[in-house]
Amino acid sequence: MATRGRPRTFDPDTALRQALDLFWERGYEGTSLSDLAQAMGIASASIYACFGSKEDLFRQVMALYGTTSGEPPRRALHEHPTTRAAIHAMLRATADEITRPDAPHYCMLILAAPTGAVENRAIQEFLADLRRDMRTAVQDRLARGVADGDLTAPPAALDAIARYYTTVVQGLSVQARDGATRAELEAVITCAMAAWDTLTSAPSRTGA
Amino acid sequence: MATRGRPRTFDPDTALRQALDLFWERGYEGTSLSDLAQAMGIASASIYACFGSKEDLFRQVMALYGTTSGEPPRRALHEHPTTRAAIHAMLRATADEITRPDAPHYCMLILAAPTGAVENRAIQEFLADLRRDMRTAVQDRLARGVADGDLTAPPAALDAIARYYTTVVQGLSVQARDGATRAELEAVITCAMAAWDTLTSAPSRTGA
DNA sequence: CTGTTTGTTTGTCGATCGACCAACAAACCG
DNA sequence: CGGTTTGTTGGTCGATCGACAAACAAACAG
Repeated sequence: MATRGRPRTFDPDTALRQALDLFWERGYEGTSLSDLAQAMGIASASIYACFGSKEDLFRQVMALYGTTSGEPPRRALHEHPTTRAAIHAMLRATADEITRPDAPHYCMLILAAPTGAVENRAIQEFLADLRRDMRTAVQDRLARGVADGDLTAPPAALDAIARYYTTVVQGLSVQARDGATRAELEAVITCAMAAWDTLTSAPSRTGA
Repeated sequence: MATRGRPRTFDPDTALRQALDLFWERGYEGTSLSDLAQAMGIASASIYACFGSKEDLFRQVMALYGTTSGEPPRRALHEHPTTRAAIHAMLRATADEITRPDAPHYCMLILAAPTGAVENRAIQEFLADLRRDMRTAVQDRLARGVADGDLTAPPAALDAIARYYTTVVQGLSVQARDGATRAELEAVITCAMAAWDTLTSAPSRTGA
């Protein structure tokens, strides 16, 4: 069962990358199928044949986005020995990604479809789920820090701290979208990390 | 030059409020003129006669939004005696607004049109300008704190601190959008304020 | 009353939306 | 070679988009 029938004239990976670029620039609702077909260099019917519907295509695009742009922040979170360094590096990796000169200056996950028409609600919640996963990843890293012994904080505070740094990441995306430079984001990150010692030393009345 | 011609059968303020509710729920691109006409209880032609185009209507909606939902955070920023209390109160007022049970759980200014189709770029930049005004307002409040003598920080640090707390506000909106409760936002705010003493006491290497 | 002014209703405009079908094209199987 | 399978092209579908024009309705001026 090798290759049967007419072979594809386009590379699905390349086409997916081109779809990613367009969705990234215009968001989910702002990108039409004819725009996509033109950018991908194929007819819209080929999109349906290869990727399914517009919604299916977008989900595949987001998977690609996660393994490319999403990777540096995720890796930063995992690869640094101390929790503090991991969080700091994640913020900086995020800032790097959202100020790259060759791509829109924001995180797709956060701004591609935060609101929209009722018929696109499934996509909005799909992205919301991925964002909640972001927070879970941060929270897991904090828990690992407690296990490693380099972080001491009450379990209730871990929730708050994880949500706090996730909030900063999401705010950074809006800042970059509005024209903040890499250096300006760095200054924000420095401010955000200024809370670290207080959050991880005091008995911390950050409950909820 | 009293009332000439046929009088209006609807109240423009009420209609604008209804348009606000719909734009708030679905964003700019996700809201169609027929949706608006139905929600406002008038024909689409009456929208054009009274408010101009969809874009004009949205700008008027945002003006109303600014004087209603935008007012509590703005007032908090101005009315508290110390800078620290003002920033803290602004964050809490924001959290109050974006978790009200009778409205969508996010700030329209931030999430109604962060990205979108090319033909709507003017609206996206219109909102971006308003968001930059947010940061300017925070920065002005910090400058006032320096003048009042309750805040000591190098001028360069003021930029960073203002952008930092603006970033937190914008991140809070994404958190609320994704289901965070008022209490969870409060915990985030507590974390964000934990940086305050460090930011406003140390010589502060937050340059850029 | 008539004429003017203003607002509303109805209908429609060309364009575009996402989705898909039928016809055609190019590979492999035997 | 013919038959099968798969992909692509061009066309089309009903629905809807934002925007407006024409016709009708209700107030005032005189």
